[in-house]
Amino acid sequence: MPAKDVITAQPSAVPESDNGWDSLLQEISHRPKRATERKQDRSKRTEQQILTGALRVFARDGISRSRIADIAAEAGISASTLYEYYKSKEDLAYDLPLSHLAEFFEGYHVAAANKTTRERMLLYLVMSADYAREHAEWARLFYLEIWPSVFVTDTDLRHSINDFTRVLLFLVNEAIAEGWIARDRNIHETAALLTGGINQIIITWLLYRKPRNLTKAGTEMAERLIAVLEMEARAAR
Amino acid sequence: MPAKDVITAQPSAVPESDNGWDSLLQEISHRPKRATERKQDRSKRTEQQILTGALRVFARDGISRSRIADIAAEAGISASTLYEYYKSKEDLAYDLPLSHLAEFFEGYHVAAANKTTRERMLLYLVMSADYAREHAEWARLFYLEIWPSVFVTDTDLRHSINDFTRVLLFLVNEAIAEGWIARDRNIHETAALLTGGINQIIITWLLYRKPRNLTKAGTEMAERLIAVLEMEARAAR
DNA sequence: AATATTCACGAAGAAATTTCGGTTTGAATC
DNA sequence: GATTCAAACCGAAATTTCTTCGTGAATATT
Repeated sequence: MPAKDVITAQPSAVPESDNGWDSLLQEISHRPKRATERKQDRSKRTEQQILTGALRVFARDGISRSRIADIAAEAGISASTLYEYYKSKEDLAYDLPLSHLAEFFEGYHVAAANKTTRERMLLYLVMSADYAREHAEWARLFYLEIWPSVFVTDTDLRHSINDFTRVLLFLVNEAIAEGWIARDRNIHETAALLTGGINQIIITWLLYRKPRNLTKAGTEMAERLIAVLEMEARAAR
Repeated sequence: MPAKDVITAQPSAVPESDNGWDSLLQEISHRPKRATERKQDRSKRTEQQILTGALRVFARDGISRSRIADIAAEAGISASTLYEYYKSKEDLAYDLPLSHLAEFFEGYHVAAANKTTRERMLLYLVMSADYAREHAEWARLFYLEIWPSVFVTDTDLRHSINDFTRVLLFLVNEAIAEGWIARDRNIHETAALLTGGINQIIITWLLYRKPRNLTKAGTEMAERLIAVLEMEARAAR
């Protein structure tokens, strides 16, 4: 196992120039949310009511079983009015996760400032699990229906989903440069290991409410994942 | 980190009595497939045609977008006839994966005979990925639509899905007894790590056809996962 | 206050699922 | 091989849900 220039490694230093980090997070958390801009105040309220109602109904019944009529009722409007806002049920379902995702990335960007790469990676995984716990309805929709959907293509949403991996890939690359993740392993595989591990915990919690304490379980898994990658790197030297 | 009786560990021995292994696999691969038993030969053929047609249509359009009429046409029958076999579209969608799952478990049971626990675990992960590659339509339906579905509850299918984890848990317990997985880690967490890692690879392949060679990627990931667990165990000694 | 624009809704239309009654087909029995 | 009966099948109608459209009400603008 070759280890050419581990000499330049700086395991626990805060990246100086943040080469690309801020611009990446910037780009990701400012993806266009919605093209349409509502004119009247009433309308903005309605828009919000639709989003809230839809989230509840979708999370409860699943996208496929949810009825437009139910969502409209929940939002306190008529079914036909909903079509002034979204051109179809699917359109609504796929738009819903976006605002939350942006919020997550923004929160993460702030929380990750002035941290080492390792801390950032840990925080990313932990915050993912914790955000799912705090926004269980959203998480149910996102992790169980949207993420795996083959049909979310060429949209802002697919970009946002890919962003999740992009951040992780960035951190993996940094970690390799710093020398605490083995460079002889495929970076996508490493990212898949991290994403897979944490998502599995989240999904199991969403489906069965087990383990009870998602935050604790997520933290444990995150720490374990990173520890394991560090071991690999040490072994590869 | 305590390591009480690692003395009795037998890292690479074939389990003698197979305490529970065979009966577990036996049970899992013989879950009741269908309650209804068709009387006529013609009917059995039709049943098969429905399953084949449905798989193709579901994999292409997704459950929600698929139309009964299309499936019926694909199967060469009228839409109303389909209701003699399944009481709804959902019912059909959720019944589809069962036969394949049983087939997978049977194949695995045979392939895993006379192997060490470590080999069995590796084989399980590798075969999962490979089965998905060989049965891509089925895998698309299973991993992207059925598995994450909250609504598969209290059915044979939910049992079968849980079986996937049960096998893994069994192997993890064996490995702990043999001493090559750390006993101070939560077994469910360890299973989640394994499942999550391999599933992430499969899902990414299903969504993006990347990495190109799923068998190779699955094998690499499986080997890495197990190697990493072994490292953990060594470190815990 | 008059006017224009945005927003909301009920009713009608469209599309898909599901049920029903009657006909055809297959297999067992004589 | 004819008879009989249940199983399998289908077309048409009913039902459910999604979506469009025309019109009127609410809001903002002048």
